[in-house]
Amino acid sequence: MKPVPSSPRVTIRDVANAANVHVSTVSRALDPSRRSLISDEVLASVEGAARRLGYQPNRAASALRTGRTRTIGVLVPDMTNSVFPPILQGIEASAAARGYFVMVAHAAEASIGRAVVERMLAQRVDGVVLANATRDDPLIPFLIASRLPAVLVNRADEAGRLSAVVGDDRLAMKLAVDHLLQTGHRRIAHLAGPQNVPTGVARRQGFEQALKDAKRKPAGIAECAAYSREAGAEAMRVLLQQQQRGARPDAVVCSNDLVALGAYDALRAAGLRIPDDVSVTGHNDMPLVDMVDPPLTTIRLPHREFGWRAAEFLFEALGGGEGSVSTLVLRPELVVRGSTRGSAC
Amino acid sequence: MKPVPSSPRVTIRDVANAANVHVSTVSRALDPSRRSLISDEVLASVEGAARRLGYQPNRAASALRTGRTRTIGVLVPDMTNSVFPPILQGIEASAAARGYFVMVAHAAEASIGRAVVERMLAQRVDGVVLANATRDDPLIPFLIASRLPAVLVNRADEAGRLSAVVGDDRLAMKLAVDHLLQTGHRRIAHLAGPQNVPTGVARRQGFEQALKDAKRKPAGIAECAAYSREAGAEAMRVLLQQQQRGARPDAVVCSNDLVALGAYDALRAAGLRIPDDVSVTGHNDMPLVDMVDPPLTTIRLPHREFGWRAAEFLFEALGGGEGSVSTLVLRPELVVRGSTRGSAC
DNA sequence: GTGAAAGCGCTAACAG
DNA sequence: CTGTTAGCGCTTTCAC
Repeated sequence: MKPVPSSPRVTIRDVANAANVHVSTVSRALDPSRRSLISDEVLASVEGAARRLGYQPNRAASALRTGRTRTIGVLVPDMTNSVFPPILQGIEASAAARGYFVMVAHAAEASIGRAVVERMLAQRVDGVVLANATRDDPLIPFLIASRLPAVLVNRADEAGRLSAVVGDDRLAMKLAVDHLLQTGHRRIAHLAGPQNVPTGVARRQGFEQALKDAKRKPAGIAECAAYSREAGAEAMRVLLQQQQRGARPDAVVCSNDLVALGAYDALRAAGLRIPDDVSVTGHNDMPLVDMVDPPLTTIRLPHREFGWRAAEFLFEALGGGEGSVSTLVLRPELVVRGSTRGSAC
Repeated sequence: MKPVPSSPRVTIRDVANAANVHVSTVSRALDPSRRSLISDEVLASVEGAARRLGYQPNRAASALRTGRTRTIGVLVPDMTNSVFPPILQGIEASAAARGYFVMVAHAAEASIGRAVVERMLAQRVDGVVLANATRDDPLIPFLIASRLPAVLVNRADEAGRLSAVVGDDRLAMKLAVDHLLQTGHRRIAHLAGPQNVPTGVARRQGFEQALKDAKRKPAGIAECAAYSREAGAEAMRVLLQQQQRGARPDAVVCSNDLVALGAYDALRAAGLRIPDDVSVTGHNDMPLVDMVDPPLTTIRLPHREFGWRAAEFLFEALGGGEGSVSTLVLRPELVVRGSTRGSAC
């Protein structure tokens, strides 16, 4: 009958006994929002007793009673992708400031994501931040149906069903393209990200629009199978093969830093120099891309801010706020380094 | 009296009604370790009802009853330091496989760590993994006193009070030093990590021992204020200043990749070439150090394995295992690249 | 301003 | 094998 106590912890009842009051009084005294109902003397004695005994309210009990665990879930596809750690940091900072905890789970594939969300539902997280939504992610209707408050980060929901925090992909591409045009590049190609993720599509469209604005045509577009170095190298090879002799691009705008570094590999293998023969730009400004050879010109985004803004959206929703569904678009910044010709001079 | 249900969820009682059995029967049927006590017919009907209703056991209730939340905490100093994401990934993979969740919290300073652990205690995590212990970390006695199962990762407890998973820092330094000696380096210096963290001390000792084994003396040792690029650059400058004219080191073994990259900066600023004038080695094999100029010779560690081994230690302890306190030392591997002379040829 | 009492959803002893 | 029963520690009506 008696459950094994994980350790003999002090409960609200112990505090009540020590302070010679009823447990409900202790409960009130220790809740900032109801503290005012308590007389000063009683308040002081309860607080004293609590401190003296080292009382820590049992959140599991409070969760059972109130239905809120003060915990939010975060789904990331891959922590070793360097955009996610700062996002997580931002989310966690925001959560910690409110006394919430963050449960992180990896969900590389959508199929796993479903199972993870189900476990999170069982764990009764108060909400989730999804950092890995694909286009038309089946997780989104599932989250909505289960009425679990959710916010997307880094990838928007095109159908506008959930709030999201994202970078301005079109502007990012325009910054890159305009920089290349201004530095005399004329044959600009694009290594697009996977077209099943929103950023892959948006950046590609941004690239095409930026060239159209300048009344030019792309010198080629190749789609990467993933946001990875290998996929970038492969796509670059495809592009080089398509554009034999003379028609070779003099610049390639990459959808992502890893893709750009893959392009480095393929260009080198083809005997081409960067930026003398071909300029390259990336996207994300990952750590150390300023130390590669040549230092990568890229787009910087405030990833940490992505995280805490997303968490703020979520907490707004948790606070019962109407919190209309909204997408926050954060501004990218071009960081010019040595991988684009005409800029190092 | 009635708590607001976060949403009108289906409880074990609903399943019991649907299957025409008692709740305790449902509880048993749904627990793998007690399923065997149930007849096949009843089992089938309970499982059918549970599936049909979309039943998810409320972990908060189970946590209150059993005292176990199926949740472990992880404290990291800084997720943007690239050693931690793979460690977290390893921990999370191990936890997920057991149906546990991972709460991540950042605790850059020990003072914050204390507060975080107190919140985790309130949240009733079943155990914690500390990825940020300093030497004589006050958190360690605190964890022991609070009887919260804990395991260290990446940094050992020199007093041997808690289990830990670490790399073999002495061997790592020996691999680096021996490689340099074999490739003809004679004046080998060390940029040591901060001496208040265990790895800083161990790597420094390993460096000194490796040279002693070869009957040589260090060409200089400078301590970095932190494991950062700036601190590495600063320490390198100090080293260069100490060893003016002729006595300059021909190789510098760095306690960490970031420190090594800082050394790159300072060496370049001093007009020295890598590796022609000075060879440099790092430690950790961070992403992209193979792409910097020149590619960094460094020590690779199985960080993901650090994580899941640490988690395994923790789950062993949670399983009530005697789990004697033990330190698992994982083997480092030298990765030779272009930053060490004589190796590229 | 404080106490009494009920119950969140689950598990575990005990009885049959 | 299954049902009964008693709480885990907290919050929240309802009284006074």
